[in-house]
Amino acid sequence: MPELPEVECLVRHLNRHLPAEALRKISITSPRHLRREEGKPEKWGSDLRGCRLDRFSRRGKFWIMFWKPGSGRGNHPDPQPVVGHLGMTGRLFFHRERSGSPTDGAVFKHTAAIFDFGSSRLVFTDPRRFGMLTRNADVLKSLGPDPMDADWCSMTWPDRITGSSRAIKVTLMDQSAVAGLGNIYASEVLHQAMIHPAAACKNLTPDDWHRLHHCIPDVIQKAVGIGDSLSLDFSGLSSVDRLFYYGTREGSSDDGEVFRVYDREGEPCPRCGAPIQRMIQAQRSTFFCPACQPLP
DNA sequence: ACGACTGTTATTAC
DNA sequence: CGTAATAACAGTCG
Ligand SMILES: [Zn+2]
Repeated sequence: MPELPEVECLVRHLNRHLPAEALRKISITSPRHLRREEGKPEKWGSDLRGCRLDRFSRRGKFWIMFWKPGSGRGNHPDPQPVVGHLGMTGRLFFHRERSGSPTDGAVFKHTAAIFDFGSSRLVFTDPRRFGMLTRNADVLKSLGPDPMDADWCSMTWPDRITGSSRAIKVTLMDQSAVAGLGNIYASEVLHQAMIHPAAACKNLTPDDWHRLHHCIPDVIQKAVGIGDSLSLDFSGLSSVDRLFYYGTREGSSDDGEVFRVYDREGEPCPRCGAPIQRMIQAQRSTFFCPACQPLP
């Protein structure tokens, strides 16, 4: 589940393990992931070879790499961005060769791209192939405000959102409305804000919008804090996956983190005890408490 | 074995 | 324009 919190924790982790070496080679093993790219895949190698990976950043669910030219004073004086998205099942991790270790010379399944630094590789795997990779940073332009940005506080809900006939849960998952919320955290936010997921946006009160504005970063930042405190497996290779689904029961028993409503159909609401209900909205499961999330 | 279900989002149709 | 359905995939689980 790469929603905003997982991507944020991933980016923080990767920034702690940046390779000092320059890029030797890029292998684009899934051309499909470049479907939002304009240039040819071959150009990636010529433009980025010899560059150093300066840092990772994030916007919504997108992660962004910045590449600095190597000593050779290349054609690109400014850091070049490479933007990626993990889709549903994408993973991104550094793999270091260690002779004698079980993963020495490992070949990974479902790779989308591999960045080779010599003594380590940055591996992007994605079985379902919903993810993407591009040097076209314009893909970020359609994103709405990010709940972890400093300017979130000054954001006001635009008329096209407050006047919309869509259900609020569907709108919260619209990346042009809010960048970073996905199917899990949309349900979690609405439970905390005590708003029915099927409520039409245009029927929400100013106080509803105010609570949403407050609850979205609250839920997100708590999740980031928890994810950052765990020792996570970013590769998804171990049996217990500690990044994706770090909020569910597995791996949470001793960490105290659990989603309050997501995937909890029939269980008592942690706030009022009523059974959590499941419904389908926009072909996705929604979980909510019918007692403390009333329709307006 | 089979069908339900899964963390997303372009694209298409109205 | 805004809204909704669908397709693009491969895996897991009961
Ligand atoms: Zn409740």
